[in-house]
Amino acid sequence: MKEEVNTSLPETERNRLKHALKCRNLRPTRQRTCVYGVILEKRDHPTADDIHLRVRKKLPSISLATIYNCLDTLVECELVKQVHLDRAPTRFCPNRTPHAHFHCRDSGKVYDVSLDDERLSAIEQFLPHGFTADTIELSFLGRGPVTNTIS
Amino acid sequence: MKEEVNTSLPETERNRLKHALKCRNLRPTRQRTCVYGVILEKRDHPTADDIHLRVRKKLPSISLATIYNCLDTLVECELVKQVHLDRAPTRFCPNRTPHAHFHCRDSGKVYDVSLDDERLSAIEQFLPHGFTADTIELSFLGRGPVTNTIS
DNA sequence: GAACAAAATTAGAATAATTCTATTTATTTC
DNA sequence: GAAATAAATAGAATTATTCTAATTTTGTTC
Ligand SMILES: [Mn+2]
Ligand SMILES: [Mn+2]
Ligand SMILES: [Zn+2]
Ligand SMILES: [Zn+2]
Repeated sequence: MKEEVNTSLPETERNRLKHALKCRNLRPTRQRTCVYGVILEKRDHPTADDIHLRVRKKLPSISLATIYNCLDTLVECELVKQVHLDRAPTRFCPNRTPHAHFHCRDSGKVYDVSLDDERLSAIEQFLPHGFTADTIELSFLGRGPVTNTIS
Repeated sequence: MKEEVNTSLPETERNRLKHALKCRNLRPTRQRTCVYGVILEKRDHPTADDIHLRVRKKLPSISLATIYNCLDTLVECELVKQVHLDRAPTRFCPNRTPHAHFHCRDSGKVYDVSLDDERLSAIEQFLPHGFTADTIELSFLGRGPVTNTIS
C-alpha cells in the first residue's frame, strides 16, 4: 500500500518523531505518525483505548494491539510518557518537560504540574546513598479548583 | 463455621485492625485478619496474587476476589497503601508513614523511601493555587545499591 | 529493477488483572 | 430464636495488556 493518508502532524513534531525513530533504527510508519499526532492534538492524557478510538477515524482498520505497539515505541523514544494512576488503565502524555500529575477526584481530569530543575533535584535528594533513578513519577490525587457548575 | 484459625496477627496490629474496622462499621473477619497478617509478615510489596498464594496456606479455599475485597477494605481503613508501578499489577504496602517507593530495574525489588514532614510539605508546595491533594504517590525507577553477586 | 533475505510491523487470539453479581453468611431487631 | 437487614464471599464475566504467527517493508545481490 502506497496511498498517502493525511495524519495531520505539524512539521516540527513530524521531524522530531522522524529523528527520534531514526536514532533507534525505527521507521516513521503511518500508524506511529498518526498515533503521535492524535496524542499531540488533544492533551487530555488519554488511555490506549481512547487513542484507538481517535486514530480509527484516520486509519479505520488499526487494531488496539498496534496502538500499544506504537505507544511503546513512542515511550522508548522518550516522546511520550506513561501515567499510572490507581488501578485504571495507563494514560499517555506528550509533555516531554519534567512534570507531575494531578488527578481530580471530582472531574476525573488529569492536569500537568510543572517541575523545574530545583524541584526535580530536591526530589532526587530524597534517595538514600547508592540509589540512582532515571525515572521519577509523582502524582497527586485530590480536588481541583472549583468550577462554576450549577449545583 | 465457628472454628478458630490461627492467623498469627500480633496483639497491637490486631487491635489496630479491629479499631479501624469498627470505626467504619466493618467486622474483623478471619479473611481480613489473615490478609492483614500476611501483608505485615513479609513487607515485600506483594501483589494481590502473591497475597492470595500466602493466605491460602492458612485459608485454603479463599478466592482471589476476596483477597481484593479485603485489600480494598484495608486501603479504605488506611492500614494499607497501594503502589502503582508501570503496567504491572498493583502492589500493597503496610507502611503507614509517609513514604515514596524505589523500584529497582535489576532486582525488581521495591524499597520504601521515607518522607519526613519537611519533604512532604515541600512536595505539596508544587501544587498551584486551588488544588488540594489528599494522596501523594512518588516513585522512582532505577538501580539500587550494587550487591556482591558473583559475576 | 526483479528476486531473495532479513528486519520490522501488524493484528487476531490468548492471557492476566480486576470487577461484578448472585448467593451465602453474619448480625440486629422483635 | 425467627425474620429482616446488612455484610461478606466467590464463581463468572469483563477489561487491560501481551503474545505469536503472518504480513509487509526494506536492503542486497545479480
Ligand atoms: Mn496500573
Ligand atoms: Mn492492569
Ligand atoms: Zn502529563
Ligand atoms: Zn511501601
